[in-house]
Amino acid sequence: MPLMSDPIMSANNRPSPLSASRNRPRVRFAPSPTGYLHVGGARTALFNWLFARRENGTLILRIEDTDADRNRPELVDGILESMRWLGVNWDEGPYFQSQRIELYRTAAQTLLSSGAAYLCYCSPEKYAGGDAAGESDEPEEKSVRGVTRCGCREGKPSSGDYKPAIRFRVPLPGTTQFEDAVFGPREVSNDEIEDFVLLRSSKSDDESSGLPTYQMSVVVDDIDMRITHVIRGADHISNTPKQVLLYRALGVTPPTFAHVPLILGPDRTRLSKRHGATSVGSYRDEGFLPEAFRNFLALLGWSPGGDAQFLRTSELVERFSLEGVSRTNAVFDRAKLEWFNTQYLQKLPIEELLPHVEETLRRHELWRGEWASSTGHEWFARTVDLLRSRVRLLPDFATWGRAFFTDDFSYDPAARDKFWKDERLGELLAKLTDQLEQLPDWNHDACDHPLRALAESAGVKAGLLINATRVAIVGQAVAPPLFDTMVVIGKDRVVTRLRRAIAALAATTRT
RNA sequence: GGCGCUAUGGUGCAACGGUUAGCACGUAGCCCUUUCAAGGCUAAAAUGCGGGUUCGAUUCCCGCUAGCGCUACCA
Repeated sequence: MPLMSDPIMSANNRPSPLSASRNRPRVRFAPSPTGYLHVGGARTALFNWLFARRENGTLILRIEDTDADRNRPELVDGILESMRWLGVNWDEGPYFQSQRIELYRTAAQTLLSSGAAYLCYCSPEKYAGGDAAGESDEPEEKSVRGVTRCGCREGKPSSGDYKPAIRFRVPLPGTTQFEDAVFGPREVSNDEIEDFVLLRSSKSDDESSGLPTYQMSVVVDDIDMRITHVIRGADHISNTPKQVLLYRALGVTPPTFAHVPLILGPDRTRLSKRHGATSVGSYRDEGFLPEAFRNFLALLGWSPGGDAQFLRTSELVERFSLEGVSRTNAVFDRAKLEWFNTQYLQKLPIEELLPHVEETLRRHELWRGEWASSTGHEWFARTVDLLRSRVRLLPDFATWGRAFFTDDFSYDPAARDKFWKDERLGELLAKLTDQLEQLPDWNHDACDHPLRALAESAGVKAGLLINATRVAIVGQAVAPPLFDTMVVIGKDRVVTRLRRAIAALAATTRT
């Protein structure tokens, strides 16, 4: 891995003489550990991943941790974990920019010697305030465009107690252009681009002294890592000309840029905490299936062209292309995400769904090892299959579906109130229980017939008994069709539960 | 303030000069029905505004408006 190679040298080696790597794109995802992985970042990661897989390329993971103040190293693991959950696996890295500082300093020195950059002695406050350079005797130049240039650019440094910053000398006059794979050709006049900082200044004791800024570290790293396509959020599009200038100053042809639109909250402002859950981890915790989340995310700002939208990951990979990326910001629609989840819950081959359910049950301490055995597995699969169309989120298997996996459940008061009203119920259920107990066979119809016959002879609607029995054996008003439920739960347990319910029923009618 | 980007139903997308403007989510209703889902059917709902170009504009151009982004020694 060409980790610490000289950026200039590796740049000059392009295009690679190795034919094997000639048409293999190299892309990267470069989060900064200032928070969890949010859905915007996840979508960017996903697009990079889809592109890399589709084009048979390489995805590199790079941690952009050059901001000493906001950087929180303990967050890195969470980001990696979220990416793994999402199924976005990377081929190289993670690299940490904080461990590559020398590379940026070297590049900055190169730019300094070539005259492409200069030392700036202005304090950040003065520069920003338009009072650039020196003790106010240096005239700042604030152009009509609102771009500040200080005297340092012309080699009129004033000394101070600052270690100078290194600024890029934007070539004037001139224009900078680049081609964006999504937004098309872009061009900006250089006099609109300020002389941005490459390496930070500092007071003598400042930790951030000599640390690179974003513009510097991305470009140097993207060159060093031989990135061919920069796929990132559209919030970076305005900064791209600066980076293009840097590439040129470093003697390197810029990569292809592809800016993808932003993800907004329902109020059309940038998605943030106040919109509720924005971290990938929170969706995992809520019980979304990663593939459903991926499918949903992929369609935010990208379309395969036609009306298709239920696309499994392999299909996303097959169809992904930068051409399909939209230019308009997209609103994150949770309702649609939930719909995708229910779709996957229902349509996934059962064997793919089972591991997720197993994990959920383990987390709720409902998992039993016997379900891993071949006979137990068959029952488990059947039960999950029965429940799946009614489940919205994974934890529903353990909460709403609890009675299917353990005898330790209670009656939902609302269900009881609704379906245990008739006074004859105790008597009827007792009869039913006796009949069920006598059944030689235990299957859907064997359960169905005696119940309906009993209802008819008692002159009540079958629904009355059906609903009451459902509450008796699963404690809920909402459950799969009764006779399927009875089959899955098994004769002995059904009988036991019915007897328990009859007792409960008697207790309630007494009071 | 400056610079830029964007603009199809409430939401995500399709239609890349000619369609009754399509699909999906959501919403409403109906069907199915044993609760709740699922499923099926139906309905309401969109080309921001104003100018051009063209035989013909959702589509191309200009202006306006709105939203968003950038304008940091944050990324």
